[in-house]
Amino acid sequence: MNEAGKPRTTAQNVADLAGVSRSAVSRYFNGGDKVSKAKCERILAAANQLGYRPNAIARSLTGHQTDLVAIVIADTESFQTARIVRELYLQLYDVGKRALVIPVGNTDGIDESSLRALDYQADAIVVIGGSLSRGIVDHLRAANTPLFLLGRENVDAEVVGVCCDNFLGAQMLGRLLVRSGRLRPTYIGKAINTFSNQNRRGGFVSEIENAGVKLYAETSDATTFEGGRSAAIRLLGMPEPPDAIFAFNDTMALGALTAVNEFKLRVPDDVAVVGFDDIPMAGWPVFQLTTVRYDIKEIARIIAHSIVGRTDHQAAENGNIMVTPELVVRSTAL
Amino acid sequence: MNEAGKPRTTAQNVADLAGVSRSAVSRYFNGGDKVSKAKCERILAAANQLGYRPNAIARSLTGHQTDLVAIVIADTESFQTARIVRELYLQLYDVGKRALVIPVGNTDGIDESSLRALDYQADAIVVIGGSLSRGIVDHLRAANTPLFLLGRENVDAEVVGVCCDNFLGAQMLGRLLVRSGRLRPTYIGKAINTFSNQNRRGGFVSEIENAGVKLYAETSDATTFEGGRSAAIRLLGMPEPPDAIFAFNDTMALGALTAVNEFKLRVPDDVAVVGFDDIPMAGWPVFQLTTVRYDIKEIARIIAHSIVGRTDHQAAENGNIMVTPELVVRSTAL
DNA sequence: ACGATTGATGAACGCGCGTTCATTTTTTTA
DNA sequence: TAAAAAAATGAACGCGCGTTCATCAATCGT
Repeated sequence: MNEAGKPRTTAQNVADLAGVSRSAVSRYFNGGDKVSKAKCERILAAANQLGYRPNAIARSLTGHQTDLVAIVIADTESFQTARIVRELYLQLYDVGKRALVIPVGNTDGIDESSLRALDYQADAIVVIGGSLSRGIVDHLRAANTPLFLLGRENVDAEVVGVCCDNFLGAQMLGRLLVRSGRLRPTYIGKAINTFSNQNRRGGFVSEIENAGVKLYAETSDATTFEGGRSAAIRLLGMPEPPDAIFAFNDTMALGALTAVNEFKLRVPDDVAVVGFDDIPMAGWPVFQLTTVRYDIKEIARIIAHSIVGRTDHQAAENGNIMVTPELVVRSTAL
Repeated sequence: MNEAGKPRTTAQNVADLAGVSRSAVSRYFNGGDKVSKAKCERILAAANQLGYRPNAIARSLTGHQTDLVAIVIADTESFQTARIVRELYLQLYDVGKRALVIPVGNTDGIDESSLRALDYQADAIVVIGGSLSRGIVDHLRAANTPLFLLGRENVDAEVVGVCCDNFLGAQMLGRLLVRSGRLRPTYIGKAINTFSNQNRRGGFVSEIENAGVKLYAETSDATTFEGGRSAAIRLLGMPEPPDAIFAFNDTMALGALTAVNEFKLRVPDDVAVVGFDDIPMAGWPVFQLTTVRYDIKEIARIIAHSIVGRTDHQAAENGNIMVTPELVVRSTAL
């Protein structure tokens, strides 16, 4: 964009105006040590007059620290992803890092997007909702760039997996349902069987089977409101409809809840509906969705602090960070 | 992060391995002109073996193009903001730019955040939901950095304002309401009277007054679901309640809709409810909110293309970009 | 009053890259 | 086959900065 543009004001300009060496200006902006009071004032005055700001790009060239953290987003559509991204860039900002957002395009895969992050010498890379191939992980390690996989357990000793305990959360929901006497619980999953889908389904099934109840039916669909709705319609259309539906996430659960209403079935009397994530809409009066919450702000905080080396949490003990979920009982399942 | 880390592989490493000069490597990665076939192959082989990727940071130092575009987010809470941010980083990615997300912190103001964007030599800055002080605008112009104000009209010849025609959209809603015979229309606004709030209220009032109907009452609150709900409760608690509610945005409108239901009033018979933005939830069966839509993907596309110089749209004709909104009639107002 | 210690100062280097420029090699033309 | 044009090549420079290092002035101790 700097086509015919005047160059930005540089430290040399400040030095010239203040009548000192560029070295002095540089020192002034890095602690001010070894610079006499008199010079400091003249430098400050000159810098203000010229509106000088150190060039972070040039600085990072020697400093080996860009203060950039790449956020590679595989699932850009998900509402929960958007929430997490927000928490991340907020927390990163607070620890002095800047978020470089890199979506996984249709053409580029997740590996390619991660490499683009490396091009900018990101201090760390956070991948949301996806995994990297072995080769890229090696590449990142060679470049000495910490890698966080959000929503995945670590598959590699070099990467830090960060997620909530999906298995446990799903168990909580399963227990709630069987305790209230549900005998035909069903599951609505993701179309592609990701790590989180496996664990949520797994925890749910394991818990209800412990109580002697078998998964009555299951189906999968897009992780959207419409996906959840149409999946629920399939389940509710069975000769003997289910008396409980656990959807992979809240967005799908709200869609399922809508389908239940369309079938003129009472919630939770005829059929209970539960989800996962506790997105804001789940708490809205019209829905009052029973779900599982995990602290996304805490997750973002752990990652941000871990990146700057402040590991006050016992983060990455075994290379993994696991957040404990919490059951949120509302009125769609008691 | 590169504490005890091996340095990343550089063009010099590739050159050494391939037995050519570093200049040749550089040329190879920039078009491959002026490099013989034989050398090309050896360079490619060496680069692959070492996993070399050009350092975008160093490249930008001379090239005067970082390919970074800063997105300064003033209102991080808004759902619509999150949607716009998503469209932006997607469109930016497609034109070869990377999104540097900079929230406006509690401590730092919007000016300070914008300056941080400048530190990274961003090719352009997009500010969402806020305005910059005169001094900063001058600063940006001096640095030759294009500035887009999303959701604002341009207050300055140097900045490009990008927004939907709030006034027109609100007029559409006003017309719809008076045509259906509403006589006590009300407005729920933002607590702080921003540009968009002025125009939405203004367009609405102007249209209904043209039809001989006065604004019956108005109040304001936080631009959240709860804010909309409590604001509506105040309006509905009047001795003679309103027969129509226009909320600043959909999130508030859905809160208002909830309040109306809590008052056991019928929608739209007793009271109509309309919003603005057409967020996904507005279309959900339980709500069926009548609202106004504008194409956020188109907005993002215009900005992205404008940044790379492909101004196929008549963007920035008078320095402004205005998108035409569209009435979406559902069941909360017919 | 004089050597020794401390503090301030600016020239010089390197970060990784794109690009210019003079030099060398290859190809083309007469 | 010799001369002219074209292509290829690597050394050198600059981008803006942090940092080292040798130099020089000021303060200290005795």
